[in-house]
Amino acid sequence: MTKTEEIAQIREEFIEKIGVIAQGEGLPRIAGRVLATLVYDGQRVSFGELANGLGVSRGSISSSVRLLEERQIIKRVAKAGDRQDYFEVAEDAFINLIETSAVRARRACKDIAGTIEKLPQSETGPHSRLKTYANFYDVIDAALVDAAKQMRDRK
Amino acid sequence: MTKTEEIAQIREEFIEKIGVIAQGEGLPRIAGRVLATLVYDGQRVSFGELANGLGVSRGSISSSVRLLEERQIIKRVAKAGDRQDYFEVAEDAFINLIETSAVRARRACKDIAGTIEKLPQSETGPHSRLKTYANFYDVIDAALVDAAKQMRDRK
DNA sequence: CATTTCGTTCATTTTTCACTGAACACACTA
DNA sequence: TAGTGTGTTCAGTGAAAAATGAACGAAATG
Repeated sequence: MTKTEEIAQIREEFIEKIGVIAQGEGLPRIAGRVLATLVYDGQRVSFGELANGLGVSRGSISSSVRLLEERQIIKRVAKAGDRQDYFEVAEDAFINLIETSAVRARRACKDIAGTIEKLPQSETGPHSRLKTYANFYDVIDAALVDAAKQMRDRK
Repeated sequence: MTKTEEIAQIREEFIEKIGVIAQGEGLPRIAGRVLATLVYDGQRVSFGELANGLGVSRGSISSSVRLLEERQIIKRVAKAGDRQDYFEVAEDAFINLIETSAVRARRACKDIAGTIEKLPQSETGPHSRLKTYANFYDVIDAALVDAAKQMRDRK
């Protein structure tokens, strides 16, 4: 195996690996592989290259990049003299990745708070236990916000 | 609607709500509902009560409680004079909940580190970008560990 | 204008995974 | 010992999500 082939295989493994990790985080596997491709390559990659390179339909690429764009994890860019869309990792990709998780924790916290409010004063037991539960999500939220801040400072 | 009925409904809504939240975190919905039941009730609940109360098969309860036990989120306890298994929220439930997420982030970080190691020295671009990526998971890991510590201190 | 190239959409297929429920092992009980 | 209650296992089911690919509209090209 030539050195070039070897590197290509390492790249491939990395992309697949991130695909699996993404799946574990509730993202479609292809979205993870798209992100991994962009991270690894470090420069704009065309729509067609993504479809061919990952061996998936253009429809799949379309929906994956839409998801990643919405979350501001990747961005669509142009290339002079090429009609194709190109993509690259967004500026604050990792920060936004964390932010998404933080938002979810915040939402869970609010959800529980909503139940607590509805609860009659008499229900002291459930009240205090749900409070602990809500606090749990609040702590996670704060930790993630802090993590995002750290990522931001690191730049 | 009587006050008792009203409270029962709030309890029900809470349990369903947590089921959905759990789903969003990659847990089976029933597991979330089991946990919510134990949190709300605040005392040991029997295997049969869980199955009847949630309206699901005993097989589902069995696998859900196994999952939650493995992660030390709930624990199985006995009740004198009753052959049934009882369950209650584990001591460090929330801490262990966070710990599970931290472990996943740690694993992702190690995974990427594995790829970095395989990468030839020549590949400076991918090397530095993967490093940033690995660092991202490392920051999350640290933030979650910190959150766990906070939960611990709060006791 | 006709043709080609794009990316999106959406009906359909595929896959995945929670959940079911029957069969089972085990332990009490009468 | 037969009978009952209890939890686990696992093959099968069903529903939700992911992925496909054909059809389509838009835009560039000749």
